[in-house]
Amino acid sequence: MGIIERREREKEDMRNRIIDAAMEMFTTEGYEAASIRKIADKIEYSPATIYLYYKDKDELLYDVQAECFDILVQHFKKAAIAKDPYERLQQICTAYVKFGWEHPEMYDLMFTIKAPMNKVHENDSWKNADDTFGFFMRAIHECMELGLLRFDNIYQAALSIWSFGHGLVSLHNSCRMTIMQMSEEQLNVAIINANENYLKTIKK
Amino acid sequence: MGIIERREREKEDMRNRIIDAAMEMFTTEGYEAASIRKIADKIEYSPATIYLYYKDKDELLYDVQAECFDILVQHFKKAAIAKDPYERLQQICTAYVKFGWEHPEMYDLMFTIKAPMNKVHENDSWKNADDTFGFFMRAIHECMELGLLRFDNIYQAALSIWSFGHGLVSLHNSCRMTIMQMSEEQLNVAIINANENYLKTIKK
Amino acid sequence: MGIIERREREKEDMRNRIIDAAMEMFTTEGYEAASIRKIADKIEYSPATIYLYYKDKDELLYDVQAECFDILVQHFKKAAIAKDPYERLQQICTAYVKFGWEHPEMYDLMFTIKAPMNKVHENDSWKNADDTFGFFMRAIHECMELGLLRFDNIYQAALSIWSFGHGLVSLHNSCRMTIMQMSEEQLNVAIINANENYLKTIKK
Amino acid sequence: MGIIERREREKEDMRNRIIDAAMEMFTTEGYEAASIRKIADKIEYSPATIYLYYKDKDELLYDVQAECFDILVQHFKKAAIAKDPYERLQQICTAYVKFGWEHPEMYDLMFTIKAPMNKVHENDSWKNADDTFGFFMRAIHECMELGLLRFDNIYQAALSIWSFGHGLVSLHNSCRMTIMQMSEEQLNVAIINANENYLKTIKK
DNA sequence: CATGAATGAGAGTTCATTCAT
DNA sequence: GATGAATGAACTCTCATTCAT
Repeated sequence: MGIIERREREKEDMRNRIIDAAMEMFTTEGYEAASIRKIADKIEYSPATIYLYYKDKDELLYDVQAECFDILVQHFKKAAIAKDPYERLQQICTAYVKFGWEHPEMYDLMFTIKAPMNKVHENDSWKNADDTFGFFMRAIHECMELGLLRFDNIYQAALSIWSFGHGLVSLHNSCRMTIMQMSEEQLNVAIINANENYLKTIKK
Repeated sequence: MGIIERREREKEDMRNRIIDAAMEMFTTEGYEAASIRKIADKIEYSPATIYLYYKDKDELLYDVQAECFDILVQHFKKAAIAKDPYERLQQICTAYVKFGWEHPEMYDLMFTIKAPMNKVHENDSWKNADDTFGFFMRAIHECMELGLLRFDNIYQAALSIWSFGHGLVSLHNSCRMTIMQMSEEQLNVAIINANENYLKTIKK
Repeated sequence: MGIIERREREKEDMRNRIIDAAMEMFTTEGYEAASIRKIADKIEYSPATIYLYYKDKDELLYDVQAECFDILVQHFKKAAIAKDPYERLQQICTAYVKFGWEHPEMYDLMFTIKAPMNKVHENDSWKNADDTFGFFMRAIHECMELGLLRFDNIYQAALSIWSFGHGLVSLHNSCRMTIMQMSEEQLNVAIINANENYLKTIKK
Repeated sequence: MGIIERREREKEDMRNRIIDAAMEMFTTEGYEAASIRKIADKIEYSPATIYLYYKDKDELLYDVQAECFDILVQHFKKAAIAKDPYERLQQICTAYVKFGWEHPEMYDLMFTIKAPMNKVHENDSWKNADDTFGFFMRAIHECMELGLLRFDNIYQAALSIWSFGHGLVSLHNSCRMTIMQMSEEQLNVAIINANENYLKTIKK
């Protein structure tokens, strides 16, 4: 039994090392640079070894994504300290936008790139996002229970609030806001304003 | 004169053929499949020929993107028929979301993928989007003049409305809404609702 | 008759423009960059036009080489001002080494690259070099007539002196003198010394 | 241990096969023909395989150059059998010129083409040439110690003697000696004479 | 005279992945 | 469990040259 457990632990360790290397690749050199070979090089294993732990690149990406969600949910928890549920929701949303702005590569992997979602199609469930999404949902739920939001149900609320935040981050990170002809500084302000303003708008 | 014009026309024709081939590649096989070679194959020309019309892949992508925007703005014009500015804005937003939903590959090229924006970085101006964005802005402007929207200025309004719509489309198309555990049908309804609801929310 | 002459002149003008463009390409961006297309671009003609004046790239290179020799012989004439034949020879040799050092791209085209010599193989005569070589030979001839050099005949002398100078320039420009572990400054001195010393050595 | 050694050997074998193929390409079809693809074809491997052994073309060229130097130094050793240092130097120089004449493609790779020197620029040291150059230097050193040469220091001597030999070979191989209007036979004689004569000239 | 249009051939390089050992 | 070796399939892009007009 001890042996099996140790084996399991070692296997987990190795997976973590792979994930960490992949993550570092992502965040420092960008998504494009994250080839299996380079990740393997970084941890000084052979590319073939990675395939002992992941059947293909998509599966690896999926686990890296999991790590990203862990980080995001921690940001949420750190930020969401207010007692008032509505304020807490505000804090979460602000943390979300800030995270997306500050970690564009991670954000892409979590919310834009298609590859890591292939695994989800097979399983029909996106485990990676469960905790983070759950945290977000609970915050909304509490607001709704106190009748603080102008929504009919919490899914409608979640869908809307998330979309708004994601829209801000995504358009910004993909440089589409160039069309607005603003400086980065102005954009920064505008986005924060938009976010704050939106949350006020949906308040009952 | 006739000769020059004909030449001009033929050149334009060729560019169109290239763009069409590239577009078809995109929409049928996805962004990844759109290599210069395959596009050239499709129109039965050599890859080198493409480089007579486009100095590199980014420039081609940029022109394909232009085509996409032409299509979108036409959708806008077809949809925005109401006399009331606010209603017209509603029609535009609905058209936007519908377009994004129905043409995910085009949508990606326009609003997600980074490559075609390289040309924008050089020029510091995103010509492709000007008309479409202008159309959108005018609609908002008219609403604002009549004091129909709860925004301080039109840029704040545009940023917000666009982000909301983009968030909906983008999260849906990138399969991130799986987390909601809804069927496609339910999602469809929820998104339409969210959109309508949002527009009501921002109405003064 | 006037017409034919004018045509001839115009043709010559065009060739000169081509040559000048090619030369500029060479000397500013290096041999690699000198493609027919880029040369054509520079004078704002089509690549096909160049083929009206030159049957292939080698022929063009040959004419560019001619231009280089014109320049070199002018350097010779400017340098070779001493009355004493031996001193004059010294001046020529020094000018040669200096020219090679200062215009490595031209020098390569004249004395290293094989392409422009293909035309010579056909004709069995290297017209381009005639004047320059003639100038060099006359200087040697005058020395030999006065019995100033330790050689049996002028060809032997020319072969030797030229080889020595070319060796210095060629090894330097192709970075082979790295093996000497000297700084550029030291090398400069060493090469000048070697050259001077050699010329003293062959003096009777 | 045996396994590791065998692996090491096999790896070495493979590198040798690649080098040999590259070398053959050079010597039979010229420098231009030596593309990674063709080399791979020749040994019936995929181009990608080459990149397992060499990170880029320059590195491969560098190793091929090493092989060439191995051959040259062997020629030196075979030739330099005289007891008298000066005679030995003569033998080396003659061997050098003969080698250059008989293996023009190898010679180019060693002393003319720029590509393989890129690696040298990175490292600031031209390992390939060390042995050969060292052999040459020792011969000069021994001459100098006995006061046999008319040079102030051995670097000046090496620079000069090498340049002279290189000039002869290089001008000949690049067909520049056409200007002399001699037959190959005559040239052969003239070059040998020039070489012998030069060595006499520098003798004290 | 000049060229616009086109191309075949080819370059170096990278990738995800497999499999015998 | 780990890997060394290998690869097929791509990729973008450049070149000298031709030919109908």
